[in-house]
Amino acid sequence: MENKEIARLLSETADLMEIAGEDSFRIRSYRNAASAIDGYPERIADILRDPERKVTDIPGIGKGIAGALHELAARGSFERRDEMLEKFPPTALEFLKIQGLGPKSIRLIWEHYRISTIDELERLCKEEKLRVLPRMGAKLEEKVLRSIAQYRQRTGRYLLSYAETIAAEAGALLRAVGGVEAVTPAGSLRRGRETVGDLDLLVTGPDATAALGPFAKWGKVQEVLALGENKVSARVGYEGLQVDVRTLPVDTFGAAMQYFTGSKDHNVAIRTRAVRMGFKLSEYGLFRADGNTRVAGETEEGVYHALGLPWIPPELRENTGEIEAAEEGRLPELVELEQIRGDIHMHTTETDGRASLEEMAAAARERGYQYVAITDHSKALAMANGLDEKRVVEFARRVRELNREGALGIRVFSGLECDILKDGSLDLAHDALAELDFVIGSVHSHMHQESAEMTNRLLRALECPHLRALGHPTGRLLLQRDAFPFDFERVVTEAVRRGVWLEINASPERLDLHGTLIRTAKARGAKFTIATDAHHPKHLANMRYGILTARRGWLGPADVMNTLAADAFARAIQAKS
DNA sequence: GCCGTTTTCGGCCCGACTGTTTTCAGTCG
Repeated sequence: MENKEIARLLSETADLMEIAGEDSFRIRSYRNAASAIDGYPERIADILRDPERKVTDIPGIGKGIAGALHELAARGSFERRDEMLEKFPPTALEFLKIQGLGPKSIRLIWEHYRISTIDELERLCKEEKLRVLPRMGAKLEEKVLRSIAQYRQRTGRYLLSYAETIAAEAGALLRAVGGVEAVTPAGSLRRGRETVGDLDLLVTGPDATAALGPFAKWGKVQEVLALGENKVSARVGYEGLQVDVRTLPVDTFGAAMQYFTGSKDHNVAIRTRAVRMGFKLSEYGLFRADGNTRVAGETEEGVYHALGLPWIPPELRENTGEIEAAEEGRLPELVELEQIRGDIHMHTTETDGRASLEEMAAAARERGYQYVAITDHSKALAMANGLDEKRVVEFARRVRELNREGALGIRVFSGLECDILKDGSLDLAHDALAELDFVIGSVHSHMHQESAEMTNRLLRALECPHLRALGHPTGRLLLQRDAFPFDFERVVTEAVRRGVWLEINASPERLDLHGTLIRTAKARGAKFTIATDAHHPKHLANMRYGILTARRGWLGPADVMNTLAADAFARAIQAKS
């Protein structure tokens, strides 16, 4: 069993324990253990098997959870989990995803009505049966109905990072089969969309077909939907992501890549163009409309060139002007991962990060960065042990010292992710902020404000002379929480006027701003940062998702401030209007 | 259930809002 799966089972059990109303500290222990295991560099299963090692050496894992882990390894479950599953159906966990319902309410509803599906929950609300229960009323019924509608919209899509992991695992499996040369993901994954509906893998090689059988028998496959000569379709993993594996002859690879990469809208426009030019385009190639002579198809470039266009980067293929731009030779130069010189949003154990400043700096140096900005939380995030003024001043002094000593081998900027409070003021006093090199302002609370109120709140935050960037500007959490509403263009205009940059948060759960908004902001002259918001050294690798997102927003290196070399970046953060 | 120690128990994060109450439990971040 992989660490991720173990972590999932532990945190699921914690959820059920919450519904059961168990001791909150015990529940927290399960969650802590889940998160420790999720982030652990070694396989827990290997440590359990090794008589020389003890899982209790891992912080957060004691005797109790060690027992559960051994049970898990032996039989795939553990006593407390079984006990919980006897009390509540596993579908009760789904109710936790409905905003407005917490563990207490779910327990009450379960004990009263014994319902276990979202459909039944919806019916209860419509029949006004929730309001009979203590502390529940009409407003709650309305809220739950709204949340159910939102929840339904979200199911069936997966985070880009998750799809990427599955693609990598499936790719390794397929490539191990003799006769397979290349496995290439197409579809929305290749376009870098923040969520993915299903996964298309294209397989080429002298005996690519040989890969289909082994894939269908893969341990992660839940259900084979179709297995033919050239294609296998299956639901993969616990979440049931649909994966389509297609084998292709090498000479049609380019046309197939073009076809299966999409987007649908882009393809429709490209095919229309082909027809206008006297061609016919399919996944098998570009053909002359009169005979069946093939003009292109081996490579994507060939297909685009034959249509009088330069190759169009997949991230742009949404039919939002990229074909016109290609035709007129004004496709943008897009930013690349290698151009990023530093990561400038990350947390440490001072607040809710999992590694020290030194460890984060070392990890950044290993990635080849010239600098980092350490940006822990401010005091309003009490649950994260956010920094107050005193700790901020101390931290800034410590960073100055570290840089003077040069012992870290990388330049460190002292930063802060400062909460933007309800009224738009910043969480810490100006004189403390003035000590820092780089202040990001972020909204973490009161996200349900009316649009006008939120707009004013952000505009007021921008007035702070020490604010340098807006962190995750829309507050969305992919598949979980929508962006909070505000007048984006007004805020961007003001940010540009005041020299405040907009963050492209590269965390795969956020990817905020997203492509469309980035383009809007760029058109108004905005400057951007791409940063991972890392809470663990391994999160620094998420930078690539930020790059994909920036590229979907048509950004070039000149738009992204942390493509600047260390000295230039240092000047840029000082040079605020 | 974990952890640390003034070490085998006691502490573990908490403020604000909402809707439902009429003094506060539940949810959220």
